Amino acid sequence: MTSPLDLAVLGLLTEQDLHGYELKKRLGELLGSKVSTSFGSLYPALARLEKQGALKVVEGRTATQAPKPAPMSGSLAGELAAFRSRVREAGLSPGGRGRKVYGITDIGRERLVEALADPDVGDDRTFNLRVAFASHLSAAQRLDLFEQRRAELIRRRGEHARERRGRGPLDTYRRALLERDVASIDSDLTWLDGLIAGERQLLEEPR
Amino acid sequence: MTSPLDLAVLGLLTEQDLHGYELKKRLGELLGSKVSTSFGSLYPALARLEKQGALKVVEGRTATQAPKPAPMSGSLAGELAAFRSRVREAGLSPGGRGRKVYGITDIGRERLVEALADPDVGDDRTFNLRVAFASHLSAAQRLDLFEQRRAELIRRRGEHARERRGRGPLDTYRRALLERDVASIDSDLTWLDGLIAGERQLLEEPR
DNA sequence: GCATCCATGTAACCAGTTACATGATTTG
DNA sequence: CAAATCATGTAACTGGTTACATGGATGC
Repeated sequence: MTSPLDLAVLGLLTEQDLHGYELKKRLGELLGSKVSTSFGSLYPALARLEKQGALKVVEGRTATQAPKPAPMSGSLAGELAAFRSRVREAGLSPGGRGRKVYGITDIGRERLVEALADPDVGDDRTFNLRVAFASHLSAAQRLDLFEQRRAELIRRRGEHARERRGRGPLDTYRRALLERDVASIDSDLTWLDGLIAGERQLLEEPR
Repeated sequence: MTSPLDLAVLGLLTEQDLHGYELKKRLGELLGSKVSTSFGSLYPALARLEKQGALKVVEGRTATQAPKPAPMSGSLAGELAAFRSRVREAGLSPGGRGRKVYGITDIGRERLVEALADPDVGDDRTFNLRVAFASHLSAAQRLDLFEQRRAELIRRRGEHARERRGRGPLDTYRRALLERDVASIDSDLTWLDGLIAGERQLLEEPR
């Protein structure tokens, strides 16, 4: 229901109010330069989330003060000056044609936790995002998340093993690929076990 | 230019003639149950590749013997029987409403090697596919492929390192994520070095 | 004063998925 | 004979990218 992009936006905005352009940069850092989102999907996503009440505009041009769709009336310069003063009033030092700083709402916070804890498997990217924002969950919820992931990885590992003794002996490169996959899954499992142990400890002695 | 799906199809059909349904199963094994393609993209891709001359129908219903778009004329049963006999003539034991077995053409083989050796970086999935079909390349081409990949991984590793000392100290989970990423890249590099060493050996003593 | 970065947004396009339509073969 | 599986295809929808349009601020 909640797309990875929405999840990332909600997560980042829970930590700090940001405008779209900055958000995109953070997204790039969070997910690596690959899979970084383009403006063409980010801005519509922000608009959608705002309409749903998960975000609100905190600073800069607000929805009701949107720039005119260009009526091209006489007092163009006058209107522009008024707009600029409005922007300046809003507390913007520098910045483009009125930047919109978004903040999260209570609804947004709910959506985030819901999406983070949601047991629908989702892809690897989604799992990474969930870990990135895991601090917004309870230790019990995190434990759940990690153990689900663990089960998923075990499942995949079995799939690979079954594949090896599939139809006939494998090509050198195909075998190399398969071995790397298994090794990578095993390393992920070890990593996960560390996280799981950490959460268990938190649960046993919350101090 | 050549999509990952095209690449996979060309690769599999170089090794063996297959029909769409079977191809999908192989694709699933090759790429893991995740990212397995749906029929809705496979069949159009096959049609496209056939039109481009990279594939040809080897068995079963041919393009000129396509089923009628339903003229609903009188002798329906007769036509159906004729169609079935045509199918049977083509050497099909069992199978659905005339399955189309595809084979690769010389053009297709060219396309494959071109796509495999093409130095455009492409995503991880594409790299995996290139390795899976690496046996269709020369040792020198493979070496090239692996070393390009190596450079790309080194670049990513640097990105991650730079990120760690970005804005302020990291959240526990974000740090765990980052460490896992670096560990996984390092392990991939070791793996790659093994492949690279193998190719170098082939080049030195081709026997 | 020109290039470059900041900043937001829209529109056209594209690749993929899901759902639908169709029908044959096999198996319990 | 019903259900599952094999087999091919189309159509509608979806989520994303690229390209475009716009314009302020900064630095050389």
